[in-house]
Amino acid sequence: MGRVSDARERLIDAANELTGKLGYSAVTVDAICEHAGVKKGSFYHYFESKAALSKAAIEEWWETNSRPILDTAFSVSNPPLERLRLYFDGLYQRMVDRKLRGERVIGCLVFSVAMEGSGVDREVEEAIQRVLKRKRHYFEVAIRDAAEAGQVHVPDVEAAVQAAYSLFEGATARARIQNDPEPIVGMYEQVLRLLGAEQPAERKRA
Amino acid sequence: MGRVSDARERLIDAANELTGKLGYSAVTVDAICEHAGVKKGSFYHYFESKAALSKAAIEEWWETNSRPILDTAFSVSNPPLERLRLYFDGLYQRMVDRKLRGERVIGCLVFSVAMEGSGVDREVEEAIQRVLKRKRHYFEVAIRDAAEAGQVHVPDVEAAVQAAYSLFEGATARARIQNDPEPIVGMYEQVLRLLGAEQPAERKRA
DNA sequence: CTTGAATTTGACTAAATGGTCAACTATACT
DNA sequence: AGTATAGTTGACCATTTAGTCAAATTCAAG
Repeated sequence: MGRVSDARERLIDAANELTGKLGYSAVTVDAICEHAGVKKGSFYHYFESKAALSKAAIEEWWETNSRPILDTAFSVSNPPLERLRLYFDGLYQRMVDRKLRGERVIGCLVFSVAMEGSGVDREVEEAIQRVLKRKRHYFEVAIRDAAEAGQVHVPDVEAAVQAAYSLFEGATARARIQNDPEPIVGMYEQVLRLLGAEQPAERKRA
Repeated sequence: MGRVSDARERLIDAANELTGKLGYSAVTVDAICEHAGVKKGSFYHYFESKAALSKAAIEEWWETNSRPILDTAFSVSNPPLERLRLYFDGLYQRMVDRKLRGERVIGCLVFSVAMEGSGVDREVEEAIQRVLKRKRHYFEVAIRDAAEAGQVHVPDVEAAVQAAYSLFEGATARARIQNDPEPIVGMYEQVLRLLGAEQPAERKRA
């Protein structure tokens, strides 16, 4: 009973949009409310604190944004290394779209917030760490699958996984900082070399 | 004439210490003053705004921290690839030291602040971009030198430089996020593979 | 068309924020 | 020793901040 409302979702969307642009600490409850077209009284009807909203926003972002994209690209239906290529391509495309639309290149929301370190509340920090671990897991599975298929030639697969993931996050972070997708281009080929995998459009070794 | 004081330096040090821990936006003028043992009136005697202090702090950090470390490791007296190894080793050592001392693993101050994006004032942002460009330049020179010495075997040296730098920043960022130097270990060997350089302690190919 | 729970509102607070200022103090230099 | 100059202080200000609340409104369901 009672009326229904999408204010909660609007608040979450606003929080993610503003946090993407400005970072966690720089975003105020007032700004979120204004952006969502919601009065502050309503904010505290839905969330007991700014931290609670942020935690919900991160979880929502994971479930409805990040996770579906990862699930699609990293589907076990795709060949292991192809999963990486699909994911990188999609990321690049989304960045280019944002740029063309005149918006800021965001990179990975949770990675950026995680970088603010002890500046974020503990509950938010925990949600972030969980999401980041889950994200890295996609890389691990794909690369391990590639290794089992004999497509990876490195002395230490685990070390290569870590490096590939670092390279990916580093390039994404740099794209955010420079507000330009450029660090993402060619990332797939670089990861292939890191994994000791065959280059696709290269002559086979004599 | 008049008296002398190191309050300015204390403020800069405090700013860098707190910003490293909490990020840019989460650090307040009051906190900086308290940490530096300086009254707010004095703060504004030395700096006309929080942004001005931050800009000065970043430049100071570059000149007295980052740059000397880079100049030492990346000295042209060292063999090109050895420069990278020295730099990574030093970074790792400093992170371990901090951890043992019970302090937070910081990563790269300016990279973290840069990640906060539009949340920082324009003058600070510009100082950051300048520093970051200079830092990347050390990588470029070292890897180009290695390429000229025939130690790099990749189709596109520039792309490899970018990837090596992304890998480095990504690993450093992850170390900060996890508050643990672990992502740094083995980074040198991974960069070598990225560059198509010979592994040091590996059997030569049959 | 009533009812009552869900939602909305705006005015409110206390604390924190960045910043100002005039008076005060110490001291390096002559 | 005298004094100009650099440095210090604490009180003060306007604004912004997160968070509160009781009253008003809406509307799904009986």
